[in-house]
Amino acid sequence: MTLKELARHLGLSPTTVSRALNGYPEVKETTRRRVAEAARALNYRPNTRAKSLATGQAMAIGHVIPLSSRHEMVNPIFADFIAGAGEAYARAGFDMVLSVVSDADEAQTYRDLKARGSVDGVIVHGPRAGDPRIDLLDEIGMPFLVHGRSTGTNRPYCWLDVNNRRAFQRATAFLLDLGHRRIGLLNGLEVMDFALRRRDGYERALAERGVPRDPALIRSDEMTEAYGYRSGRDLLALPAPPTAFLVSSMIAAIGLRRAIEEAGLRLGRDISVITHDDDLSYLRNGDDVPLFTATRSSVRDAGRQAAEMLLAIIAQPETAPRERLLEAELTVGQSTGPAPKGQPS
Amino acid sequence: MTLKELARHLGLSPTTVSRALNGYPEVKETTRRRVAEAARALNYRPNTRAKSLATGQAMAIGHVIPLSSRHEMVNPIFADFIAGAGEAYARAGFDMVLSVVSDADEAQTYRDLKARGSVDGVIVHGPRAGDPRIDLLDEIGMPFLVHGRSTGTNRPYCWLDVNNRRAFQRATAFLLDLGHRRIGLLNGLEVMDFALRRRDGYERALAERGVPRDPALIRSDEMTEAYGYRSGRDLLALPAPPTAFLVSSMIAAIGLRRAIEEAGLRLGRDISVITHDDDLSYLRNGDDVPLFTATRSSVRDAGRQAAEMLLAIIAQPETAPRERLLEAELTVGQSTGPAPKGQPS
DNA sequence: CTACAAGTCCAAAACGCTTTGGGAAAATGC
DNA sequence: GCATTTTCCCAAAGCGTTTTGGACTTGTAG
Repeated sequence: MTLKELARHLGLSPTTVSRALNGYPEVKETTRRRVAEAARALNYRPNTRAKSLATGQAMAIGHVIPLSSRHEMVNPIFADFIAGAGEAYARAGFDMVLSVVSDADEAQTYRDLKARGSVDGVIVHGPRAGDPRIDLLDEIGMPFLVHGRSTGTNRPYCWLDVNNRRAFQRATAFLLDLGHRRIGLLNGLEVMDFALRRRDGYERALAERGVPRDPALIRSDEMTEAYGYRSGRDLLALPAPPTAFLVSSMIAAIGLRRAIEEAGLRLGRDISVITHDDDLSYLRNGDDVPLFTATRSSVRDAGRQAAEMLLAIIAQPETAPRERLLEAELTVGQSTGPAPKGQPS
Repeated sequence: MTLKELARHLGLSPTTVSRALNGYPEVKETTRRRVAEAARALNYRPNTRAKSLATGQAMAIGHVIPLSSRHEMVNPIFADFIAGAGEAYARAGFDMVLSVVSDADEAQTYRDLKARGSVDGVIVHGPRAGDPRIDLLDEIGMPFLVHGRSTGTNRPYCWLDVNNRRAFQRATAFLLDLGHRRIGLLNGLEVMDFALRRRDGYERALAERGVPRDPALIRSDEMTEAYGYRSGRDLLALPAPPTAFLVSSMIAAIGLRRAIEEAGLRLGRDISVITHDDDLSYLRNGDDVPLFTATRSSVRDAGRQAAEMLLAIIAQPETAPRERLLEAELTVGQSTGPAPKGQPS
């Protein structure tokens, strides 16, 4: 069912039918209704390709999701982020096109997306410090929004981020208030900007209280269950083990819990743990009482908001808001408690 | 940079340039090289929309991923499945377009995809028994491949699936061999076809040995960590608790482990657990020795193969293979052991 | 040297839509 | 009742490709 066929069916010109369906004023109300009805009855949908060829709008947003080349791993938060973004796109009549791409090919992917005109804008995932993609996208004139931020980038760009520094600063302070002095940090990969900010928050909180930073207590890697387990096991085996941990993701925290229990220690009593919680749908932090004390920020919600911002930027590049900083809430669960007495300082 | 511009730049007609780039024979080898070089130099890429309008091929595959309406949850295996599929699409020059859609709108989404011509085919996720989507897609003439199967569908369709029945039958037999007689089953949602097959495998194995099936030991729900925990806690509190569990996903198994440890029991000694393991990148089943005894089948690999099959079906509808059954391997880890003595039969 | 087949290239139509530039009919102003 | 605006519709051009149907050149056979 094409426009032309529909038009012939109605005894009208394609022009009129097109205008009727797109809400232009120069068509009589009764014909508009007649057209709308016929369109519904015949299940007519304008061909996307033809439409965007004519309008120059792709009506699609690209998500280039980087594949960690080291571990061939795709970050589990993407599913939820994309679910959120998908909602916003669906409402606006946009498609979402995904490219899963290893770091090396990423620049070329953006270039292709632009040159082939397959999307109106992209969401940049997993930004690093001084991320070259921002310059690239600016250069080729592709509208974009960064999920996260990139320190060291001087030109302005649009972003939506969680206040990672503040979140980890507060979490660290919370542990310090409970009397903990040796606090392990199981951070994400520290090429990632969010991980750098979290580490900064952690170190600031320590510095504020004059607690010395011990590099032996800091780990950084991709946030898998195995990483949480291994790091926990290693740190707990130190001569002066930490009494508390700050962890960058629920998945890693679950691995850490395994290490803690395997060491015969009790979570929340012997060892305190605060994790960042992206509020993933399949990994809710407990039912009623949160299992882990956590800095929580729904990544699904972030996806929804990011998509809405990008759509607004594409629609009205001048007036749309260009930056948004979400605060994570610190929810107290069962995984934290006062530092055990008699610890070596 | 359009074809026309490139042609003018070269002093050729658009026809010739198009033919040169697409490998048609009626163009001199030297001009072909000249064109190819200029295209590379000027970073020319054919506009996807124009191309597919002209050819009638969308050069894109749709993935409609259902959003569980009850829990607003997106299954964590999608990320890995999509990563695998994305690889195959990238190689073939196809785009991947995603629609995240709640069950109610799914039929309309497929209709739209077809009517708007935005994809050449779709992958159907999360099939149920007698899934109406199969009839629908057949009816509207959209090529598709099902990830999983749908019992009770009489017309033939293309699918790729794991042998879930066999996997769970073997796993159950394995536990029976170890002397377990009360085996809990934490299944996925039993409207899903894969869950029905797993249950069938479980029950067949019990029947083969003449072990009576106890409905009190069977749970079925969306596979979250909380579900694993809750079910484990409840079943372990029964007057005659199970000595072993069969679990439908790593995430749920992790919740179960929490319940087991909280009950003061030891995984692999007091309680045996076998889980299905989708081999998710962020949730590897241990480093060297598998943590859980598991029926493993890489969902990422399934994504790759599914995509390749669908592409083949679109390219040569007659000759392409239309069905593929993957076997899960039963890998023995630390979570299983002989049934404790002195249990009530 | 002619006739015919390859070998190369091009102009124009087509894909399905939007949009520009009218044009006829109806409504309005005086 | 006539001029002018408004209302409603249409033909045709254009978006960037591919593809059809030649046309001109060159090579080859007789």
